[in-house]
Amino acid sequence: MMGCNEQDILGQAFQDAFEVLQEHSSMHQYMPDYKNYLTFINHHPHVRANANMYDLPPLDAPICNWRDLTTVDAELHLEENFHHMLQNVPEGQLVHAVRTTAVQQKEGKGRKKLRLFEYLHESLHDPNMTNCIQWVDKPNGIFQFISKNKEKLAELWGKRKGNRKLMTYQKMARALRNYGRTGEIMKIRRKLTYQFSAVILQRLSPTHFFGKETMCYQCIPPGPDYYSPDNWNINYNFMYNNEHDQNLIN
DNA sequence: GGCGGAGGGAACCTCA
DNA sequence: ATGAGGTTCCCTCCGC
Repeated sequence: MMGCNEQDILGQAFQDAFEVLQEHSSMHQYMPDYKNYLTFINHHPHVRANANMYDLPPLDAPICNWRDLTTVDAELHLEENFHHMLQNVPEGQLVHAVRTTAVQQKEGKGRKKLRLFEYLHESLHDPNMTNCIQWVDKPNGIFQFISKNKEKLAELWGKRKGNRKLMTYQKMARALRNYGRTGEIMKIRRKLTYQFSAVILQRLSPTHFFGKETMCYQCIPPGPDYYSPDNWNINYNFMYNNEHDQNLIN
């Protein structure tokens, strides 16, 4: 059996995700009365039985952060109907529902704090933030701050973190430059433009929660060369060439 | 020269 | 106490 915390956290994530599903009328036929994920779990013992296969934490260990939560979520793809349902949900809504829960959980006591790249990714899926931050090349994780409102985004980030002082774009950009060292986010040679690493992008994508890609990722973690400069050069060259082409078009 | 953006060193803070 | 993940301050460089 799962630990109580796992049930609570995963249950809440499910509930939120399901509320999104309920808004999607086509989903009703599949799960008309899904009020508690435990019902689902109880009727699908094979999902629980496969916990070790995906390198899950010990069953009695509490889920402490959102990465663990996503790991547990990864089991769900075993349920084909559920998987298909989720694929029909608009990405932004699903991301928001599941992530909001994860964020709420992890911002509580004993949870990891929201990280900047998570916040940025969240903002990129928030229709209200399109005047602050936008995708440039979504499949490749390239995004850009809007010059006019970048300070507003930074300010909101600072408030979200509960900083003492006002967060500015300059300070936020400093944090982003630190991501460059870890390879989580790289600066693109273009004004106010950055790129999520493939790993981060995959981790933050909805398919990481429920898709088959999740299985591959969980079973075969990326090697150290995943972060290698060579890899970044490939990405960068791809992007840069695209950008060059784009400029030629414009 | 002014300005906005970028890059980075260093000290500091908060939290798990 | 320690390390991670920023935060804050400050300075320099660069291109427009």
